[in-house]
Amino acid sequence: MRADAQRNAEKLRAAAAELFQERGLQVPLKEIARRAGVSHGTLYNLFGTREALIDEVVTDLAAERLDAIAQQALAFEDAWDGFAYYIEKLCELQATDPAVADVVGGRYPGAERLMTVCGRTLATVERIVERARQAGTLRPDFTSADLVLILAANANLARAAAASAPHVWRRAVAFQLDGLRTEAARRPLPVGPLTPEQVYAVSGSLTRNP
Amino acid sequence: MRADAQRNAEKLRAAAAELFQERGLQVPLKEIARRAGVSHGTLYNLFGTREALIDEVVTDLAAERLDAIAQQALAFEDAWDGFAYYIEKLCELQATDPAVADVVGGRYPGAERLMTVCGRTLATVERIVERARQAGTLRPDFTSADLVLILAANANLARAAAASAPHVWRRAVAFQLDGLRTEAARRPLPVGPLTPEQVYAVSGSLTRNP
DNA sequence: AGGCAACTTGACCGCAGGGTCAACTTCCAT
DNA sequence: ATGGAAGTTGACCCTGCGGTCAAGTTGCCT
Repeated sequence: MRADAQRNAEKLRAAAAELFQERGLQVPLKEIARRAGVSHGTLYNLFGTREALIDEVVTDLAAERLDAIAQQALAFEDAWDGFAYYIEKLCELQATDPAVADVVGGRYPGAERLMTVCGRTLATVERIVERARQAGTLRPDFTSADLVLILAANANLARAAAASAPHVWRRAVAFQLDGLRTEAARRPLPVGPLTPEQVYAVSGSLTRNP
Repeated sequence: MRADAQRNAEKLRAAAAELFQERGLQVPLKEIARRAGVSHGTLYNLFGTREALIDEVVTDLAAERLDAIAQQALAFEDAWDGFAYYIEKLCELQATDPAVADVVGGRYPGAERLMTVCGRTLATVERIVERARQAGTLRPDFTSADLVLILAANANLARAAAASAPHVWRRAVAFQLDGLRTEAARRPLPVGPLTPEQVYAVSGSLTRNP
């Protein structure tokens, strides 16, 4: 790869990182090229697809954030505290970091590195949930698949309230967590948990893609 | 108004009602015209704006649905049961009726009749919530303004899961309701309720408009 | 029946986004 | 220093949306 192409790729990566974090992963590619100061043709030439660019620019960032909160959650002595911490932090990411929110709430099958990060995260979620359930504080009918229900809820509230009430998602999360303790469980849930395939399908359209 | 215009208006109203209920209020106007079998120019000629069409076609439908569940909710002996019924039915509407979902989750300032329906509904919500809170079953820190938090949550889950798990919203609502009982309340909520202005702003962008 | 107002039509405009490619420019190995 | 490969550019195409309007058609009153 020639030196000037290398430089352009770097400029594009930088611009993409900025815009992805400011406005989410669906930001127009031409706008990224504009901010980088190159033609959009060059962007297509160097990266080919949006997903390839995402994979290069967003993966490490998302992995860092997601792994960090997962580790901290598991470090709590109290299993419930760890669980609640994890939920809150994940929701905070959704509210404050459009790029990570889209990683969590979208599907980018072409971004291979990103997909492995998602897989790793799912496994950790399972551990956090299982630990809290076994401790007896998390209601036993809550599955790790139910996490996407919370994320679906929060994604929309965070988006809808971003301009007018940027912190109100915390209130909603508090309500939700109160409903997840063992003592809060009243009667059998009306429907069973999502299957892994359903989790995949639903979590792939949490943030608006169409 | 000439007879043929009258007929066309009727065809357009019918097509609009169908498409609004199938696909929501943002369905392309040209598609409505196509289904009605007239030129889109005629649609613009007869109705002028999307909101005018909505006002004529959707208002009565939405009013009927919303008033019905509100009345039934207030008819429950038990205040909590009425409240829970209302939440569930509202969420069911969001999940099954795209048109009503968009009425609840959007803003159509040009649709005057529709606006009065919304105002009336808000007042009834207040009564349902107040009744359940005074009965002592609904946690006292829950405000009628918090209803939009639930609706925001459900709007997105219903949309995201519509294809793959069309009933899972019931599970999420069950979790949420369990968190709203007085006994579930653990500690002060991290942020206060939305102001009326914030409710207006947030509830205006529950469903995707941009 | 005729004529005019009312109505309809579809081509057309503007916008925004994704994506392609021939012609031009720049780098760098020889 | 120079020629050819590598890279860049921006005009161009396509799609789909909202919206307008001159020209043509139709209903209805006289």
